[in-house]
Amino acid sequence: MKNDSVIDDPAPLQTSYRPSSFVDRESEREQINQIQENQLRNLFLHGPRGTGKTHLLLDHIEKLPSSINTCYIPCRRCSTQYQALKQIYQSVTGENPGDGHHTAKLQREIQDRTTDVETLIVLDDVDFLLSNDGDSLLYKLSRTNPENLSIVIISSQTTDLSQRLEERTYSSLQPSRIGFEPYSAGETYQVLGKRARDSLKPETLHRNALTYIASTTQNISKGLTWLKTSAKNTEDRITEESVRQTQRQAYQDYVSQQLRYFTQHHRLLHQAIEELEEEHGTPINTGKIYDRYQELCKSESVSNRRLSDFLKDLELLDLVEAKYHYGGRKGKTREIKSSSF
DNA sequence: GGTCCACAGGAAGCCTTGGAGT
DNA sequence: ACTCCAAGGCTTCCTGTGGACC
Repeated sequence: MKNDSVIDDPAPLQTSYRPSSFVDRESEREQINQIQENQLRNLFLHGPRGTGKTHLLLDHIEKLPSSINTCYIPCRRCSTQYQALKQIYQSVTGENPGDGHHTAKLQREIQDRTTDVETLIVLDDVDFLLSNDGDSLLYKLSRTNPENLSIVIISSQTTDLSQRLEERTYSSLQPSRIGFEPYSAGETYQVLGKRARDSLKPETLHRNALTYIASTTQNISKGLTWLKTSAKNTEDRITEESVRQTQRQAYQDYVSQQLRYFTQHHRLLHQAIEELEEEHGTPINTGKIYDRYQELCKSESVSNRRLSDFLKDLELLDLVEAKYHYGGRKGKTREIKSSSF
């Protein structure tokens, strides 16, 4: 790898970096403010990955008065009821409860500690929680100190929450819904351009390079990763040609970043899919993928049943696309195709 | 009409972990 | 130190699926 000579400040190219202003998200920001001002408790934000849902909400939280207690739960890391409750408990009390307690005990503690304090709980990437026992947790939270506790649910997979939750849970939550439209290529260009100006040295990025990235992906996280990978591999000027050359490596960087909190089995599973696609093209059936995973894993492999759940995780991360067949000539299977830039 | 395909995904149970009670 | 209990990770078992083919 070459040195970072075109990068002046690496921070603005990080996906976690929050810029001072947002491109074309004023109406969503306004909606969030209005809902909170009108004392409506719960909120459901949905839209594709990389459209700024999390960033906008974290920005909103930062501006809330310090009297309001906020708990941010990244559900891809806290995907079980216990893990999510543990995180909430930690935010509310400042203490780590450890493991081995009953969920009911943690719940009671949380209820006691939030009785007199306005509290906002954010469940980001809620689909990971819902694929476990999330419904039950949401139901319990929705009945915990309803006067003081608000819940914000963020999803990039679910557009209609009422279809994913039990009726009693949805009716208890009654969330106000805000949809985030995907960015256009022009808006993506603006967002990435601003980050590049804040990060790169002057005149080190060619306009065509940015146009190429923005026309290929409208997912801001992917675009930023691509820009960063290109910058790291360029000595003087990022051009369309250099961006094209780093496309593959940038995607690998993006995958590693997305899978960093998951198991080695998730990574091997993804590797198996990529290898099979390269050898045989797309789509690939799950049976072939499981066989290749076994070969890659050699020992200590998990069962196909477990792997089926891990494949679902890759779907939730938008790293693969799956077409479901519930019978028919192909049998009951999923046809898998990996997504890319 | 019966059989086959190629798993999906639910249910039950096992094992490990860690806190609480005795 | 020992036992009990709950949660989560995981495996095993099993049923269901619907169009193609005989």
